[in-house]
Formats: sequence, C-alpha cells, structure tokens
Amino acid sequence: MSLNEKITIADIAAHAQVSKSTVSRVLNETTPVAADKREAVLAAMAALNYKPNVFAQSLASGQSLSIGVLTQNFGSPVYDVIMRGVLLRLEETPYSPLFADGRWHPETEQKAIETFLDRRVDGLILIGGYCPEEALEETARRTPLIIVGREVSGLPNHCLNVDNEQGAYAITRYLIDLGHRDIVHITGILAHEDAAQRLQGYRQALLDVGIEPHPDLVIEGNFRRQSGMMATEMLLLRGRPFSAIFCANDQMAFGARLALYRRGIRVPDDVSLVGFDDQPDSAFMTPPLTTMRQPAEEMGRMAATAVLQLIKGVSPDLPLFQTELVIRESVSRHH
Amino acid sequence: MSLNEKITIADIAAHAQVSKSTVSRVLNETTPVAADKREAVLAAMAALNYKPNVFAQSLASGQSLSIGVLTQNFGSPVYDVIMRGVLLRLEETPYSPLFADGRWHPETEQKAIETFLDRRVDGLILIGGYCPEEALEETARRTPLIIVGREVSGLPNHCLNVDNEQGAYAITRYLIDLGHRDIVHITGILAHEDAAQRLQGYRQALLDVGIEPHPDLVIEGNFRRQSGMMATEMLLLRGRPFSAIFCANDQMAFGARLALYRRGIRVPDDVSLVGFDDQPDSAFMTPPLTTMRQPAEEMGRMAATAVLQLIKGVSPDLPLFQTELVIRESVSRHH
DNA sequence: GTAATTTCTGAAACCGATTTCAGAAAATGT
DNA sequence: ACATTTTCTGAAATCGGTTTCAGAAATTAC
Repeated sequence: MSLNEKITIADIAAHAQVSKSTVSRVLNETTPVAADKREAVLAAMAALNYKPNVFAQSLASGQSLSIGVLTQNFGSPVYDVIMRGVLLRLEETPYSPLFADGRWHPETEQKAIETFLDRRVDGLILIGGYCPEEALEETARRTPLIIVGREVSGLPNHCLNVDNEQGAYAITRYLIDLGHRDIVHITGILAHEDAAQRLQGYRQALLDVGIEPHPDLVIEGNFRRQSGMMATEMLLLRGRPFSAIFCANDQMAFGARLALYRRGIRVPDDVSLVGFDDQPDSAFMTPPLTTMRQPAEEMGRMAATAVLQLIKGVSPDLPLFQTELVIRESVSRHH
Repeated sequence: MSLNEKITIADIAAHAQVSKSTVSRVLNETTPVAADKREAVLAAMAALNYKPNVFAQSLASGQSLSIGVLTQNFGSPVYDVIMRGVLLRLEETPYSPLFADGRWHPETEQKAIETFLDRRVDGLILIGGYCPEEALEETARRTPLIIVGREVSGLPNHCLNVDNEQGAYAITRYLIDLGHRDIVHITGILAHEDAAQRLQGYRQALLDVGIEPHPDLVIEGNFRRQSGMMATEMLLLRGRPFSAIFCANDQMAFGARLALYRRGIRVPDDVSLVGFDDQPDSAFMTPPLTTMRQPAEEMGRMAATAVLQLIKGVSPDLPLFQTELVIRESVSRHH
C-alpha cells in the first residue's frame, strides 16, 4: 500500500514500548506475552504496515520456510495440475514453494536441485523427471524429499504414485470386454518404472483372458506426442492387424490420432483409441478421448503434506492412488 | 556432495589466513585482491566446498537477486513457453526466478504479488493476468515491473507485446485470399486489450476488401476451450452461413473443432478453422491447425532482459514482436 | 507473610554475509 | 631519497531478525 520499506522490528518495538525480543515473540508465538503488550505490538505492526524481512528471519532461524518443487517441464499436462495441488496445499501453511523446470534434461534437473539446496529449501518435491536414481538417493539423504509420479526403487518411502498397473489393467480390460483382441500398446520410456508398470498391467489383462500378448503389438514411445505418431506409423507399416490402441499417456494418444487421421483411419469406427492421464485437452480431442484419470491435484496436495511431515521428522503416509476410467467417445465395440 | 553444511565465510578466512572482508571481496569482485591471497581463498573455498548463504547475502546487500514471475496459470500453453524464455535468459545472470500461479483470479494474483514483495524480489514479470490496471500501476511505482502478453494503457513502457492487430489482420486476409467471405471471429475477453486488437485486425482486413463485418459473425469468448465450443454452438444456432472461423486463440479453436465434429461438419472441407498462438498441440489437432505463431520464448527472454535493465535504472527497449503465419491443414480454398 | 514457583521480559549474543573506514604497504612523482 | 598517491587489507559496524540467559514480576504454596 504505502511506500513503507525499512520498517523493522526495532521500529515496532519503539512504537509499542517493548523490546525487540517481545515483538519477535508475538510474531512467532514462541513464548506467551502479556495481553496488553501483545495488543500494543499488534497495533504497532498494523499502524506501520510492518512486513518481516524474510531473509533476516531465515538467516536467524535457519529455516527458509520454502519448499523446492521441480517439474520436468512447465506446461506439461498433468504435471501442472500436480504442481497446482502442491501450491494449494502449501498455501495453508507458512511454507511457500520455489519452482524450477528441469526441461527434460537430467543435468538441468541436477543443477536445479543444487540451486534449491543453495537456497536452503527445507524440503524438496520432484515431479517426474530423469535424474539418475543414485543422485536422488543421495539427495534424499541430505534433505526431506518426496518424489511424485515416479518410482525410485531405492526410495520406497519417498515416492507417491498412482497404481499404474491396476490402471493399465482396467483400461485394457475395458477394451477386451468390448470385444477387442488385437490391442496395441504404445509404452512410455520403459526404463521408467511407471511405464513398465503400465505395460505389465496391459499384459496381465490380456493373459487373464487367455490372450498371449504379441510383441509386434507393443511399441516403445517416450511419452511425447511425436513418439505416439511415429509409433503408430511404424505399426501401420508392420501390417499386423489391430482394432485398438492403448497409449501409455494422452500425449502419445494425440500423436497416434494424427497418424491415423493421415491414413484416413477413423476413430473409433475403424480403430479404438485410449490414453492414460486425462489431461485437460483430451476432452477436446476429435473424438473426445477415453482415458484413465489420475487424481493429479490430490497427489500434489498429498506430496506437500508428506514433505511437511518429513520436515517435522514424522514418517509420511504415502497412499497408492487409484485411477478412474473416463469413458468418452474414442472407443467402440469391436465388430 | 559431502555432508558439509555450516561452512561459513569465517571458515574460509581462517583456512586461507585472511580476513572475512577479503573473502567477501574475492567472492564479489568488488575490490581488487592481491593474486596470492586470492588464490588462497579460492583454494580454500574449493577445498571446503563452500556455498555462500543466500539469506545472509541478501540481508547484508539488500538485494535478493531474484525476480518474481507470475503467470495466470501454470500449464497454460504459450504462457509456459514465455516462462521458459524468462528462465533461460535468467540463467545467464546471477538472478534466479521465483514463480507463482495466479490461477485466473485477480485476488490470487494480488496475493502472489504481495508475497513476491515480501520476499523482496528485485523485479517482477507478469505474464498475462487479470489484475486490475490501477493495482498494476501502483506496483510499477514500487518495483521494476514488466508485463508480457497484456497491454496496460497506463504503463506503456512496461508492456511487452506481440502485434496482435497485424497478426489478426494477416490471418484474416489469408482466409479472404482463399475466397472466404463469411468469416466468423470468436474473440477473447474483449475487456483485454489484446483481444480487442485482434478483433480490430479482423475487422480491418474485411473492410480493406470491401466487406462490411457482420455482427452475427462475431462472438465473444474468454480464451478458454469451453468458450470456443459454446460460441460455435451458438453460432450454428443463429443459422447465418459461414465458411471459416477465426478464433482469437488456439484453445478456443479446439473448442470450436469439437462443436463442429459433434455436428458432423468437416474441417476443412465444410468449414475452415484457424487459431492464434500456435500452442504445441495445435500441430496435433485433427486436422493440424493453421494459426499465427507468437515468438513466445523470445518474448520471455526479452521480458527478463527488460526487467534487468529496469533494475539497473536503464529504460528498457520493448520491441513489438511480430507473429508468423503457420499454414497447416485446417483451411481449404472456399468453393 | 514469606518461600518457592511460574510466567514474562529485556539485554546481549548470534545467524553469515557486506561495507565503511582507516591504516599499512606498495607504487609513483620529482 | 622523500613526499604523494594509489592499492590492499582487516577491524568493526551493519543488515533485521531469533534465541539464550538471567532477572523481575506475578502466582502459588504452606
């Protein structure tokens, strides 16, 4: 509001006729303060429009009251919703988030983590990412760390995830129940645990109804649109017939959609198409995409809660989130 | 790397047999230091793996070396690319960005700005947003401020923009040149200067070839997918024939696309469709969307450069960026 | 009514840097 | 060779808070 600046705790102390210590105490509620002095301090703070200097606070207290949040890419669907979840949860606390973007590069991620550590964040939340596992384990040793949307085998108590296998199983099963037998799966990066789990769910669903998964119908993508398109083109080249495509995420489903469009193959009349994630624009695909929804915002909130628990020294509860089938218009019964 | 923590400038001073002042000097290069001492300090810092405490630095120097970057929504296409531009430019400097998300609410934006100010950011970059203009003018008075992707009339020397009118003119003209006469325009929020400019470009293009813009063919949207869909449905209800739709951004084009799909209207065979922005997934629309590309990353970089100039007290150069027509497959010649 | 607690309070040290100031050392001038 | 500058350097103050410690005031105990 006003052109304050430079109002310090000493000014408040003088104005309220108490010592700096007392002001600090009403500010932090560390020690009880007599009601009248307390009122005086509060009044002085209001009158002078006092804002504590965050740097001084952090320096003195040793806490930065900030949480580093690293995402693999701003603007990545789903991940942005997870970020919003973190944000919303943190707003209920004195902590505030510091964000960084790994830009899909492990080195950039590492650098971002170092920067966070330099900034003395009290905790760290990683959303996806490509950072090598050893580096993450090292980081977890140094500071409270929660990883969401990625499974790191060495850090079972730090990862927050969706039940990928179950989700993939359910959506594959959905296709099977509609009569599909030759179902393609375009996977994510198989070195990533979650991509592997989705593949496993797909295989299991087929096996459970007595279908042997055919290697020609599984193609590895990298979670990005372009790879969904390439994979579909490659598939079409192979010539092995299929009636449905299950992409390990919605982005690749968009790529697949375009490849089919180019070949004049109709969705869902000729081929059914499903994704995974339910990113916001999937509802606007032509046709709207049937997919598995992840409770992304909820996961973000939980990640924030968990890292706060770690900071307090409590061991966090990390539930396995369930996905939900969102039926739209990209699937038809096999005929 | 190691479990350092707690290495301060005093440790370095002791290790290098100099005073704290000298260490600070080699750190900041404020005053020349004799070569031998300098070496000793550098060696000590390397040996002890010293990392300066950012809070102490900021407290003492009065600079936070951070820039607040507020976007209206993480995950908004185009805006995320602008953010990346800011990020990349800032990486070349000692400054680092602090990000916040306004979540489409003016109040949230205001709060975020307050938080930035509390954190003593040295400068502020706003990307789009709904914050009232007076508040922005007030903010600009208090701290170096650059606004990108939004025109605030009271702050001509703080806004970085694309030539919206020219862009809209060019793409409308493109449709006209392909024989279209009855061209719909789904606008953005007309209270926003950029939306108004795009509308103006559209009108001017029509007028320049002697077509009187028909009010029935202009519908106000709000830049979001849903509104593009609603607008198109309303349009269809009106019954006035048209052969092309120009949406004020790609998001609304996605909405329009879905509405047309639902009615069985083919794109581009029956109706041509164009957008504005060239967000990444527009290339994967079915059919791929013809649109105007904004140099988003470049704008982000420029915004960062400009705010740094403001901080230095230099008056920044704020070029008007030009858009570029990206021709894909959503437009056909009118027959 | 005095002793023993309990509750508040302020002075001063501290967090980890930067910066002013004055003096020491070295360089330059004549 | 001696006076003047210029270049480096360290001691100490400072930034704006938190926290320890010891003492004052208010309670409670007996």
